[in-house]
Amino acid sequence: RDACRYYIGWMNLSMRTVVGYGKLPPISCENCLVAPYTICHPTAKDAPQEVCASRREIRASAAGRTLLRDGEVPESVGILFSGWALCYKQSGDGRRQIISFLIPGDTLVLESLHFPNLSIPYSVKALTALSSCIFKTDDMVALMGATDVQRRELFHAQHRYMMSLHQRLFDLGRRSACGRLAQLLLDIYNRLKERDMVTVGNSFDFPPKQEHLADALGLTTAYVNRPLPQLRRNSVSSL
Amino acid sequence: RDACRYYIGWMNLSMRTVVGYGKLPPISCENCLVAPYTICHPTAKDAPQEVCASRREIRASAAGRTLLRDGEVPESVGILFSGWALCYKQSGDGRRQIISFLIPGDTLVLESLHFPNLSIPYSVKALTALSSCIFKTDDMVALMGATDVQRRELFHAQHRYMMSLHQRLFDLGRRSACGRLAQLLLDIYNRLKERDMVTVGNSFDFPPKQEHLADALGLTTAYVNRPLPQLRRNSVSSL
DNA sequence: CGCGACCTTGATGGTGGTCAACATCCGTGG
DNA sequence: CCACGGATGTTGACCACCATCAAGGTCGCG
Repeated sequence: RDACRYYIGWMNLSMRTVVGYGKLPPISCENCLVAPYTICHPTAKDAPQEVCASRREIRASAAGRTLLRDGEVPESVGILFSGWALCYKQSGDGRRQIISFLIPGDTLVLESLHFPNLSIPYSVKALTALSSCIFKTDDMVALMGATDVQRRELFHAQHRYMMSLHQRLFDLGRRSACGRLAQLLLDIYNRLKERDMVTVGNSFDFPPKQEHLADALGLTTAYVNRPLPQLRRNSVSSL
Repeated sequence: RDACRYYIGWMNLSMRTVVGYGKLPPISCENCLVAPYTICHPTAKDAPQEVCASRREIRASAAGRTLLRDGEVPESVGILFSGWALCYKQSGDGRRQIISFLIPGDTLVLESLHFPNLSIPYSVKALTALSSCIFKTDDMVALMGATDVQRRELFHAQHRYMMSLHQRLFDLGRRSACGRLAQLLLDIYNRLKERDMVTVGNSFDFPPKQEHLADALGLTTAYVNRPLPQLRRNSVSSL
């Protein structure tokens, strides 16, 4: 039962599919454990009832379901409560590039808050079973503009996303397989850590399959394994 | 004198450094040939004097000069009038990834209009001698918000940039050297064409060196040459 | 027990990296 | 006008990294 478990440096990722994925959020945002890590945490803290009030739906999606298709104009915004999702682009012949992994607390889709009526540049699909709180885009935009702290929070979130996009461009262009893998794992680790989803021993659930890692890193499934032993042993220089 | 001239498919790029780079824009936006292709073209068309009025400076920069450094907060916005610039990220050990090439009419830097007080995620440097119209960021933001068409134009420009970033992510991760090269050249061709910078015979000036192409495509200088003959011959399938 | 999903590992080959030699172009200065 | 030197483009030889294919292993599940 300890297989499918990686010890990479000091990280300890469990690749089991955990039963908890997809469990539903509470009715009230007041007690929501994820709320402090979402885009609307300032409002959720000061006036949680406002957030709940504009929520339209609590939606559960099965693993593998496509939530948004490249080029569509999303008509609603979701806040991921439980489970993972992934953003990707796919070409006609099946090649897929994963842009980013979304974890609980992330917004689905951040772009639509800035470009409410424009198409999104990637598809979104549920990696595991997941649940999310759904808002009408306009309502969420209004919520975001209501207070100064909230507006600033949105800006910073969008800015962080921009930074990470440019970083990923650098990684894909100028890093070896090993470096890209380390970078991706570290990034996910940090984001999970921020959200209290890393338990003692630096261990955390990690639902992506090697197939997903490969598509995120611009590699092939089989090759993802090669750099792993090296990473497992110790920290590596010149990634 | 026809060397340093590529015929790639139907494209005809001249890699000479052209003397015209860096020539200064007119004092009045009314007669500016580039204005129709800039971010502020709606205002420049309806009320050109407003644009000129808020311009602070006409600035010329020598080739190779660094205009903005990764992580800085830009205090002004420029509209590129003549010459090329490039946006890139660089790591401590010298590896460089070019994010995008900026051509006349492009905004320098588009991000700062959306995140006026936040740092930019890349450095910007003059690829050729160049000249640009400089505005205080706040003034430009105000100009952008003045009319509906202008606001929409800004949104669409930012949206286009987002789309192209995601596209480049896919290209770097999932395309061969040949495909990436073709994609980049086509992209530049289209942008130049839009701006009337392609003359008869599909020929245009192309100041980037192979070094720049390599850094943009995630390749090495020497290897950029390999796919060229293949592209020259004809259009290629399965890029 | 058997099956399917996934991870692991080996063998082999191609794409692209690295290094070096050479060609070409262009500006500079004699 | 020519000689020289530096920057850049071109090409070859060789090798490393990663892709591809295939076989086998492990785990969870019915």
